[in-house]
Amino acid sequence: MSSIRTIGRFAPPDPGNGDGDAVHFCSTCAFGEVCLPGGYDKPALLELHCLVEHVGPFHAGDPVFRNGDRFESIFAVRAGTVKTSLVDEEGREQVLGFHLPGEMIGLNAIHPARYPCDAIALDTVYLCRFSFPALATLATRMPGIQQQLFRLLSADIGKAALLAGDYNASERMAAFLILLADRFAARGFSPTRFRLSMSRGDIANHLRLAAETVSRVLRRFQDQSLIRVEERDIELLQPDELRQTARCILHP
Amino acid sequence: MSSIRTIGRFAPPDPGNGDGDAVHFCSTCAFGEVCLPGGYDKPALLELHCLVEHVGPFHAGDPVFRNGDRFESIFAVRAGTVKTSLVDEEGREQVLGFHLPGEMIGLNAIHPARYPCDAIALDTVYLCRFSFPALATLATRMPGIQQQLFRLLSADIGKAALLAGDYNASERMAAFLILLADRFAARGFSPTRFRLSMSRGDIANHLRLAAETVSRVLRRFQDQSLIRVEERDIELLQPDELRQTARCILHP
DNA sequence: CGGCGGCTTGAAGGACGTCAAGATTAGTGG
DNA sequence: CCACTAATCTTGACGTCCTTCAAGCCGCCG
Repeated sequence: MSSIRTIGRFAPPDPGNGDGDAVHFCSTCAFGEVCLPGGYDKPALLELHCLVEHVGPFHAGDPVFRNGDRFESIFAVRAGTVKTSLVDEEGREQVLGFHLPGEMIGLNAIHPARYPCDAIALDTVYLCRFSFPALATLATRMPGIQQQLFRLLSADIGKAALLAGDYNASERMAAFLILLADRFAARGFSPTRFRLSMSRGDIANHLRLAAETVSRVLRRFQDQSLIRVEERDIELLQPDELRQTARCILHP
Repeated sequence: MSSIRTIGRFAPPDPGNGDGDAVHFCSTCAFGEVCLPGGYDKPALLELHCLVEHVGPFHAGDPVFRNGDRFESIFAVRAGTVKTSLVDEEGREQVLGFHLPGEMIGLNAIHPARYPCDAIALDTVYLCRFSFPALATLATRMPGIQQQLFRLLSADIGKAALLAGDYNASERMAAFLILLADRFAARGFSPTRFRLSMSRGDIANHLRLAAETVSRVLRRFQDQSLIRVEERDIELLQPDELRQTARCILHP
């Protein structure tokens, strides 16, 4: 049996200087539609590009922002994975979500004017930082940017509710894998082979399960030849079957 | 023992013609800050008021919009309660939330451009209807409206996640009651005595519990003198104690 | 090498769901 | 005003899925 350890890892080209690959990253980004030339006049586009600041690298465990920090910016993930979570007064963590390249974080901070959660890098992370006041001002002049902001905000509503239903462990786990696969696919990565950048504990927490249950479900899926697991590398052998298991979570 | 059946019912003044009470309703509305004169020049305010359309009454069971309907407007509840829910392919309902006077519905429809859920009146409901294209256009000229839209959208993100954690039935129920009380208080209603406009089944569904469990928890709360229940009328006898029970849901 | 965190596996216990029956209310029409 | 039915709610008994607890394994890093 061949190992799958050497596949499925998307080794991100170092986006440190962020020049040569700017277009590549923007094309997979939630803001790509407005960042990339698409009907906008050059001066307006320049303004947008001016207020984008490339930040990083963050390393595993580094905070991007902390619960309670004053809100100033929203971020787009350029490379790596960011975990958002809350820690209650008793110190128990609650994982709200994982954010892949092209996805935004910080949108839920506009209203309280403070970040309402922690954002922690799970691996090596590069971000685009958008000053929100500047973005909002620009949005009054560029309807396309306003539209995109409305869309991004609207799309985030209820995203967390997907996993909130009273589903069993298999349905949750299947939905988690399929949602990940779809998000990878949307960004041009392989939807059938990928590497989980988060620990079993984080997955379990996010799905409101015990880490032991995650282990057991993954093993059951593997015994049913639905997936192949090797450490954090995942291969979806029968994605349609998984999708079927998760349909009650995914379809509504 | 005296009955509490005659108290706590907020009989809404008929807002049918919506003229004399306009200011009263707007002052409790999520859009009140921008609808009511507050630093805006008169012409701009007139434009906003022009695109607001008063609709209703809806009666219990009437749909405001249906899952899949083309998105055109967002709504503010003026009176009554609206339930938003999803029905999956097997016909099982999933209650997403309840919307009280002053709260908005339809914000999660901007992105898909279709309403992603059903909105059903639970009692006699009056709404303010805002054409979203018109509102977005106006927002490019009135930064205050844009800001308020951003805030409303942002505030809705993760609102559903509150009840998504792995909390037990008592914590969920306590949080539900306290959140309701706080929302009533914010609109000027009594936070300790109110009437549940939704059925036990809807509450249970929303909290991901069985209806029987809701009954049992309410009875336990009553036996502990935390609340007094008579049918759908609720009196919070020890709100602080309830808040304590729900703190892990409310506080983070 | 040894310690440590992450992961897996097994066994026991509990919280909630399901099923079933009865109670209470609301709605309807005579 | 009063039957009558349907719907909602309550209460009890039992079963189940998942958590908890415990132990062992593996890979990583000092």
